[in-house]
Order: sequence, then structure tokens, then C-alpha cells
Amino acid sequence: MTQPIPESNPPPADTKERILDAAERLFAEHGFAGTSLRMITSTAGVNLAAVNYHFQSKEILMRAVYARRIAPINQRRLEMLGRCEAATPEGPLPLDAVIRAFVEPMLRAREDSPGADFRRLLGRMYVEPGDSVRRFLIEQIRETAHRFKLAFHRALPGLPEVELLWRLHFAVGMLMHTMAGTYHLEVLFGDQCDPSDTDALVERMVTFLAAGLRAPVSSLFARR
Amino acid sequence: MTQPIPESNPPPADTKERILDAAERLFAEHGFAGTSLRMITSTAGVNLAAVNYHFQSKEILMRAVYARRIAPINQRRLEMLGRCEAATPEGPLPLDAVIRAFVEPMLRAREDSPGADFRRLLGRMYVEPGDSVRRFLIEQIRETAHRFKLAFHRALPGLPEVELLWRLHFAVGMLMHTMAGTYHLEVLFGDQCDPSDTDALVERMVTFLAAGLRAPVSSLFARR
DNA sequence: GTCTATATCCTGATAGAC
DNA sequence: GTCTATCAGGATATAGAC
Repeated sequence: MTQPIPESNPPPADTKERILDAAERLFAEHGFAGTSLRMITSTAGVNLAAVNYHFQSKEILMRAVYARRIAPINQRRLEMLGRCEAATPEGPLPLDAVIRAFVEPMLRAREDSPGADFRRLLGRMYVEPGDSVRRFLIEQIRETAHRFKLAFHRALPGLPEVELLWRLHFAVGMLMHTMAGTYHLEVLFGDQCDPSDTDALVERMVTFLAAGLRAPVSSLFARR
Repeated sequence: MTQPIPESNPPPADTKERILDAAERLFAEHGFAGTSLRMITSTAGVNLAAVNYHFQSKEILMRAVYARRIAPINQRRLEMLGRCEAATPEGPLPLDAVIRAFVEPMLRAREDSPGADFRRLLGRMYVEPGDSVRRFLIEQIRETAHRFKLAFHRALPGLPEVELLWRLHFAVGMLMHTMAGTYHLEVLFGDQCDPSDTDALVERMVTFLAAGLRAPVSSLFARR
């Protein structure tokens, strides 16, 4: 009877997690430098000093915010890729499945995040942090990037490596931009597109990327 | 003889432009909130108060930084598109030419900017600013977006509008991400890719995008 | 137009009581 | 683990001499 809050909608959670939630939302909205610890603690409903108690500094807090989401995504990606590789032990991998393994866990992550917060934070990931956070993030995705590079190589045996790398770079850009913002879509192109339909989004992205990755190499670069 | 600096390498330029140059570089590197007016004025070699004299506030300065680069890019885009439309007054427009008109002026803008500054700033454009700057930017590209939407419609008559809009969204993401950063490319995929070769980059992007935009619509969305 | 000096406020981080 | 109070520094913006 006297349980503070039984199963109400905002699960009170412990201080540490409430800070992470608030920080995720505010970093996504205002960026790292644009978010003060006071904004975070007041949003989270915790004391100012708590953030320096649980995390040692604002920067370490930001790493924790990213790590909490990125790790499971990459784990699911590698699981899906592993299943795909197991099903095709030899010969070219099915391109669609490799793309799907790369793209789907990330697009689904939008559903984990309370609001539209994490996806926007991800969009910042590649441009935001100056030094240490950037290196931290690169370390977080290095293994995944390597594994997928090899997988795409197997899926597209005829494609020269330089072309493949450029096209993967394009693919990453598409994915990140789609995660980061759909408001341009709404504002510039009207409201005909529904960004909340993840299944459809995955399908559209796989279709688009498969075609782009499979495109014949321009005759300008053919001799290599 | 007593001319202060005749034609030495950093053309002294007037204060206003030196502020814009420094701001461009620093905003690109550290973001809007992460850049102080003191950083800007000391980098520019001008007095702290100058920035509030020539521009009224930090935010208006940021608008000026963007506007200076975006306006000529969109102008060149519309020129190229206009030539393309004039050459094909009726029937489907050539897709490659429309893509090129959309992509090339932006990629070439990297050459205008002293360092790699503006392209990184552009990458921030879509995620960075909270309120007024965002609305300002959207206003800056609204007309261009509309013109190209129509042009792509003419180039891809069979493609349903919703699919077209999604694919254009993907294309914008690719372009912005490529403008914003190539260091991921270097770090994650090695140094085989040379981001400074703009001609080759345009070619690769046109190839990739043309294939993606032309991809057959997934059977899941075919009936519309 | 350019400078110095300064007003006012907010920042991240910490010390120490409870 | 959570709080209050505070430190030392940096932020934007402006007033006013030159």
C-alpha cells in the first residue's frame, strides 16, 4: 500500500538512469556544449551534485549516454550478420540480408528511446564532439565496421575495394541522416512520409541501398 | 611603399569578413554553443567588441556565416537545373543531369572554403541549431527543394511521390554526410579513399544515387 | 570603426553537513 | 547517496573613451 509508486508510467528508476535519460534528451536537443549540468539535473529531478557523484564529469556522462545505446545496437547487428553468414557459409552473401543486418537494428533503436531523442543524438554523433568523445565513439564501432566491411566484400565480389568503401560511406550517411532528422522531410516535402513506420523504412532503405551498392562502376574508374 | 600589407597570403580583408572566416572555421570545429565570441575574435585578430558592432549578436553572426555560402550554392544549382530543363523542354528529364545539378555545386563548395571548414559546418546544419537558425536555414533552401522535387518528378515519371520523397531524403543524407566528414572514412576504412578529388566524388555519387532512385519499388508498396 | 573596461549572469566542479 | 553553499572562471553583451 505504501509502495511509493507501484507501476505508474514514468518508472522512477534510480538517479543514475534518470540522469542518463535527461542527458540523452537534452544533448539531442541542444548538443553537448549547449546543455548545462543544471539543465540536466533539473530535468531529471535530481540534485546538481549527483551528476558529478555518479559520473565524474560532464564528458564521461556523455560517453555513458552514447554507450548505453550503441552497444546493444552493434550487438544485434553482429547477431544478424552472424546468422546470415551461418546460412551461407561459402560463396557470395545475400546483399539484402547484409544491408538489413546493418540498418535494421539502428532504425529499431528509435523505438527504444522514450521520445525521438536517441536518434537525433546519433545524428550528432558524427559531427559533434571535439576530441575524446569522438575517439571513444570510433572505438565503439570499429569492430562492427570491420566485420561489415568484410561481409559486404563477400556480398559484392566484383566491386573494387575503393568503390565499396565510398559506397559504404554513402550508406552510413543515409542511415545517420535518417536517424537524425525527419523534420526536414516534413518541412520541405510535406507530410506524406510517415517516419514512424519502421518496417516500411527498413524496406525502403534496403531497396535503395542495394541498388546503389550494386550499380555498375563508372567507366571512369573501371580500370583498377 | 608604406602600404600595410601589400599582397601577402592572408589577404587582410575587412574586419567583417575576417570575423566570418574565423567563425566559419570555429563553428565547424566546435559547434555553435561550443564556440565563444572570444575564440572568434582572437582567431580573427580583431577586437572582441567588433563582432557585436558588425553583427548584433552571436546568433545573427551564425546566420551570416551560413548565408554567405548557401546562397551561391543554391544559385548554381538552379542554374544547372535550368540549363538541363532548357535542353529537354518536354518529356522526362535526364536523371543523371538532375542529380548532378543537385550535388555538384555543393561538393565544389568545399574548394571555396579555406580549409575543410564549410563542409563540416554544413554537416552540422541539419542537427545543430535549436530554433531560429533552423527556421532560417529551412527558408534558405525551401525554393531550391521545391524546384528539385518537381525536376526529379519529371525525371522519374513512374515513381510514386511518397517513394520519391523518401529517396530524396536518403539522397540529401548522403550528400550532407559526405560534406560533413570524411574522417570516419579514413579512420574506419583506411586511407584508400581520397576525399579531395571532387570530380571523382561527383561521379561516384551520381552513379550511386541514380541507381538508388531508379530502383524498382518494393512489392510491399507497389499498389498505390 | 576600434578599443578598454566592465556589468551581469551562468558554467562545471567541489567541500562538507546530513 | 543526497543535499546546500560556494569557488573560480568564462560567457555574452554593452557603455563610453578615443
